[in-house]
Amino acid sequence: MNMPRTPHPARSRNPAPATADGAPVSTGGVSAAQAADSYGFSEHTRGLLECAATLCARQGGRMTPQRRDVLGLILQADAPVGAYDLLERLRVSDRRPAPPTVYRALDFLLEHGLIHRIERLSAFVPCTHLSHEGEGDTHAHDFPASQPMQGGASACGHEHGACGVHAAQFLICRACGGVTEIADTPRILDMLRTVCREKAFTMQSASVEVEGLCATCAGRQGKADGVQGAGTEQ
Amino acid sequence: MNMPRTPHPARSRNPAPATADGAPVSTGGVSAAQAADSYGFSEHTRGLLECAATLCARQGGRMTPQRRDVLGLILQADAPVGAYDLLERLRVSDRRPAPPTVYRALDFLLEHGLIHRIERLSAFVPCTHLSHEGEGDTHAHDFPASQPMQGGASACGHEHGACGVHAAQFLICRACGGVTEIADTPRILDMLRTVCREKAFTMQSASVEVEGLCATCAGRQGKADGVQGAGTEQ
DNA sequence: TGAACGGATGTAATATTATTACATTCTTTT
DNA sequence: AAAAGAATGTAATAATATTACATCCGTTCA
Repeated sequence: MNMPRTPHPARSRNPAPATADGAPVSTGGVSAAQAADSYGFSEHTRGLLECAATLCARQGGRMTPQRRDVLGLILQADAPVGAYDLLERLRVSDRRPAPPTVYRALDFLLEHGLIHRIERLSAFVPCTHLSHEGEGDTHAHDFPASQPMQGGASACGHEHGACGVHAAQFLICRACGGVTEIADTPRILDMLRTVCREKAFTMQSASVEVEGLCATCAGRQGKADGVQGAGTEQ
Repeated sequence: MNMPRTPHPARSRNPAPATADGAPVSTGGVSAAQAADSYGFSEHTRGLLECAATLCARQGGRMTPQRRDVLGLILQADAPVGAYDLLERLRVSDRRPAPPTVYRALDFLLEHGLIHRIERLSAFVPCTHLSHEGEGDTHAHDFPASQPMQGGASACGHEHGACGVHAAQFLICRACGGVTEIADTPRILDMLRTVCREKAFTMQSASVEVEGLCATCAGRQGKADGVQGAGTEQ
């Protein structure tokens, strides 16, 4: 499982990747989508944020500064992030958001298929689909605005759209905390669709979460049982 | 979402199915497995509890009164039960358990494959496997004591044993709150096994949770949009 | 027998995650 | 410019879960 995303659920690491300059720019008058940020987002992240704003707009949603900041922090993190970690990381430059602020942003991002919630961790990760669109063609899903797709899933089993099914599969390592999204195949989702059809159940969202040991940690445990360490899954 | 009455996750319904007689019998001197209960468990439930005690014993676990009571309440409920609901229902006849009591019992039952936790509801349901053993052959899994099975899954994809993989699939209706365990096929679990093998991931537990509308509620929504009601799923 | 041990339970306090309710502000529409 | 609707701010609280430590109880074994 090659995952760029590293160790333990980033619950409380990285004090806050804030810029030296403390200007509260993200609340400025500029369009939310391209507003400057106080969080030192990488160029790559900013690119994905642009892409996300476009996707939102097509669905009739607004990528406001709050939502942008939250999504940016999730994209930037190297592990699943909890709501209260986001809250802490948002505490920069005179802003002190309260829980509802973050939860509202998270709800929006979930509804628009930009992030996933990992139930077993009560934490959030970006939808890989966004990254895939970020690299290369920015408009892979060229469905018309306000006409979200129904049913026809992309190869990775995701759909960006408030009305579509948003599903994801994760492998969660208990030793290192690494999380891998299985997005390279529609096999699992297809099977779920079949089962639901058999049961006349209308699927709206689905999650598959497998907990266990990634290749690396399983190896370690084999050698020295009980030894668990930090490290990237796989 | 307006969901007026009943079959919601049984979070706070059924005040407490206690017997008229308030004797704290379950703490008596008799063996935990066949101790009398203060909760008015049905004969069927008591049968399943017996069966569960046997399974536990084989795995070197002890079915204590606490654990028995918690499992009984979960078996008896007609919907997923939350930890704090269990806590309330246990508040009968002079006993006032605290959260750790319930969580410890739940952990035990989870480890021994007697119940499942539905992540999206933070609630617990019995493992259908237990019921299946309850009807008919009580000893379907005749693996030797202290020799839990590894890998070879039963048809429903479950394994009763602290060392085996315990996996389950659920359909959760957002309208009526009904939950259906898909246990009639190993298809999904088999596929997960395959994926994990490909990724060299050691699966220890897995959950599949699909949220949407059950057949009944989907029909209702079709007729009168927005109308969602009580009713058991399926 | 009884001391030692380990598993199980009791208890208080607290941590973590999430929501409700309502006031305010901002954006878009009219 | 007023109205409507979406988004945010704020305080309080609900719901879920864990930690830490004391006690009890059954088993083992000296």
